[in-house]
Amino acid sequence: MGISDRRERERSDLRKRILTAARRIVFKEGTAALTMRRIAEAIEYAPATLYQYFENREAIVVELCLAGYRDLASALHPATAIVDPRERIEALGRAYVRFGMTHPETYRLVFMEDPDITTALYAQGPIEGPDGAAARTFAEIARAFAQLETAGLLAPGDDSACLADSFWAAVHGVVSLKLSCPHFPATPAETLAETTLRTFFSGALKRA
Amino acid sequence: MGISDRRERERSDLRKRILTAARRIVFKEGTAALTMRRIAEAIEYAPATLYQYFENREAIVVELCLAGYRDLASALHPATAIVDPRERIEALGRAYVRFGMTHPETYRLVFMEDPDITTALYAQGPIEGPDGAAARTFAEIARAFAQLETAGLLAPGDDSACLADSFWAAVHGVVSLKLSCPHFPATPAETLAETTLRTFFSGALKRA
DNA sequence: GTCTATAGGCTGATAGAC
DNA sequence: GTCTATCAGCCTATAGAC
Repeated sequence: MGISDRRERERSDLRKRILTAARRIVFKEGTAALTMRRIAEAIEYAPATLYQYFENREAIVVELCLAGYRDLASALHPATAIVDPRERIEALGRAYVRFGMTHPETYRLVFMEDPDITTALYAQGPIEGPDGAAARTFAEIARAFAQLETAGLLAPGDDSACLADSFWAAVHGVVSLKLSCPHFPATPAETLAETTLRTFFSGALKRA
Repeated sequence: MGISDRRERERSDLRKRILTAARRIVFKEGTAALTMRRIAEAIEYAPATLYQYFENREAIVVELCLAGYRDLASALHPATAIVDPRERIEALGRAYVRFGMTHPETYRLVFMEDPDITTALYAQGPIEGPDGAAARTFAEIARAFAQLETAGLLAPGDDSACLADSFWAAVHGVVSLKLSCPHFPATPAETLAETTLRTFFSGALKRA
């Protein structure tokens, strides 16, 4: 505890304020509205100051992206406690869709923006690492399907990893379609999600 | 090279040439790269000239969007000839995913951009009208599901319109996830699509 | 560390000459 | 109809004063 500690504390304090301001802008107006000037204005500093804390705009975007993953992971977390794997998967799916619909701009940033962002994140490492929030989230879905497989409940010939990816694609489809083409599928997001969950496990056709 | 050279060449239907140039830019570099200057440069006219043919940039984007819908409709068209409704749906799904994966920027423009674009299209009318290419395409999917329903093949309690929307969301999910997060789901797009089709009709679980 | 000032770029759109 | 020239605005990023 000393002067240098305090200095560091204050320093990381401003860093956090920058990120908080950036988050708020993205949350309300989307990533396109995120400019260095806007952030600076929000925290009442000169734009040049931001460059003391972040190398450039992209570094801030990447940080926000990671935060978005963490938020998503938090939103899904309660569902991970469910014991029955199928019920767990359904709860994860519902939570996923709910998160996307209630945090549209965050969802856009993380999953619907330029692939370059995802690539940059990838290069950075932690997202893939064992502690990456994103990795943990998807691992959770994969784990549930693997459990179904272990229990011998999957249809013959189905690979649990492939099913998990397909499931993710399906719920992502519900969210992203509704976010980009809000009035297009007449069916509301929740109904869409429920139908997706049901057909995923039971199929759309009558049992033979 | 340049304006004076152009004068020697024939000029007819400049409007079409503008759109063609714009299409090419979007196709190769995405909608963000579409600027009035770039288009003007491509057709070797001054930027100001474009405003004689289009009110503003958005008018061009809307036009490109409509063209994208038409392209998609063409890509799906062969599948509409298939008699068996379930097979038709599967073929439509495969063609849809293939179109998205082979025309990523067109797909992005039409289905993953700002909702405002879709809204603008909506306001314009023809997309919804009985002759709109988009409307026809989705009507095709809905028709196939309605046929399944009429034939009494749907699981009890399922609504064909809702299933059609859900199916669309699922294939859209495959395309959009792969376009935005290319390395994320390890499963390749085609496998993802096949799994989606299979689970959609049969469910992921073993038959009881 | 924070500022002012600015370089150097891009954008959509328009006025007015020809 | 097409041009040139330009407005008015935005952006990222940096140099250098304090």
